[in-house]
Amino acid sequence: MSASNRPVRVRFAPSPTGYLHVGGARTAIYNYFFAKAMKGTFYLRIEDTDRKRYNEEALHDLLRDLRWLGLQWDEGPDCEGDVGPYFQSERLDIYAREIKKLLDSGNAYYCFCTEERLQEVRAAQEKSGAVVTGYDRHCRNIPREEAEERIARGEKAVIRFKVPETGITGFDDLIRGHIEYQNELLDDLVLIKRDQYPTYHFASVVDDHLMGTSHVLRGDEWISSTPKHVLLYKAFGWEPPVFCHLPVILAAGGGKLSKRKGAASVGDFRDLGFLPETLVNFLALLGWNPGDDREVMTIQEMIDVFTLERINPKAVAFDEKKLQWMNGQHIHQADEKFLADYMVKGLEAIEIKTSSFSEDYILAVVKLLKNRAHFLTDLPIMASYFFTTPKTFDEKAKTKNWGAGSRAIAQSVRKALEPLTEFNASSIEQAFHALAESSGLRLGDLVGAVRLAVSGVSAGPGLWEIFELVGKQNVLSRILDAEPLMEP
RNA sequence: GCCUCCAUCGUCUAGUGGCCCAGGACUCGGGAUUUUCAUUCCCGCAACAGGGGUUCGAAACCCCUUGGAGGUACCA
Repeated sequence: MSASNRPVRVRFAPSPTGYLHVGGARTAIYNYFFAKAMKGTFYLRIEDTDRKRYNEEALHDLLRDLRWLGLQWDEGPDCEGDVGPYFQSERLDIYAREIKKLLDSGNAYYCFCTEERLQEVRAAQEKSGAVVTGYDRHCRNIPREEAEERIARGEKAVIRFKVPETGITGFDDLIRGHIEYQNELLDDLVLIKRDQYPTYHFASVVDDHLMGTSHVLRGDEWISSTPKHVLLYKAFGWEPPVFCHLPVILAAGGGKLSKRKGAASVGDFRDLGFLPETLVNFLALLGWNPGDDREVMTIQEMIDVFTLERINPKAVAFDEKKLQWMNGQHIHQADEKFLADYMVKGLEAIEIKTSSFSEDYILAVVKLLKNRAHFLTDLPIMASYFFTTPKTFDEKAKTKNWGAGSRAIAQSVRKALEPLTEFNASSIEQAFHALAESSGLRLGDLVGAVRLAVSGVSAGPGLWEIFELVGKQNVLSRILDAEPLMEP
């Protein structure tokens, strides 16, 4: 059975060395979408073969962020499948067994070259302007017995792959087509490091085969090492998976996306108040489209129409403006109970108590606010006056709304509202209209001063709705208390 | 340096030889609605990198140039 018609098994294989950045997240998203679209398996493999850069906290954050995005793996850490372990550091015996096959078949050899010698070789190549660079194959022909004797005597060695010196190695990339490299330009890469850990190249090939990977979807920085991987599959006599290299995500102005240029990690965006649905939607659309004009989509809607063929080969820029717009769209559609919980947590964080308010009241506040929020973090900020009397008033709004004559207006509004027995949006609106008529003032002249008095700010939901929720007693007393601050 | 990949509005994209003097979305500008701010709705600005081919016909196919990205580690 060839790789392309095997059951779909794909993986996300991060290295726990730092935070999950958006590029990695998108790779995970495409793997997840493809697995779900094809009714296949999405597994998570931790590539922790670099002991120097290994970071326990990074691993923890990685799993948390992946789950937050909703990309739950079918197999991997915390949910072992049949082909584990899922941590490469726990598979050392497997790599030892597999490297022996390559040593036995003459496809790999021990190399005793020191770091210093390698540097000298590289420097000499640079100086002479040599076309063929890389390791000079100095140890390629040391007989196996001699090498093993030297190791027995305590010499340290790495194991390198014996790459063919001539010929062409090619592969078919699913979104770029056929790609070829001259073998003479490939050097004898290291398979097993001095510390006995495998390199990425060796471990990923062995694992992808042993763990049944059908398609490798990974960043396009791997394109140039793919021919070496193909050669490795061939040396083992294994069928390579289908390769699909994803374009990079660039910063808005071009160049690498980095913390310096703004938020770059999944955790950053979560803290900023983005919904996971937004991030997944936006990242998926960065380089992929559903084939029609839809943009704001649910994860399920995207999975339903997801195909690898619609991924673009072009590198893309990360436009945060559009992300923000999209977050607003997703907040409009978000579950109100979820938004309410987020809002309540945010309010409590700034010490505004909500426990004396009913769930219905809190939900009503959310309904009023959600269409004007671009970030989840906007919610508690905009909601404070529904739960507590404003302690400060927006300075700019004060000069604009509490100028000459405002106190009289506030008083007349208060008097117009006092007799209301039903205090709801429509009765309040009627009272305002009646007051406008009797006073000869426009509605716009009537609302500014009392809006500021009741909410502390000049912008927000419709005034009638605010008043209804805040309640008659609170509205009247807030206006009364603010009157001395207004000009007569 | 060498190898590889990429190239449509500022940004994300549609486009698989005639439906394209190029469509959608974000941004930006204007307008409508309105009790404020948003939302929403209309209208508008704005692109096939350049040069050669192929073809009756090219944004689409080929070549070159230019520009961008990646690789060239005992990191992934």
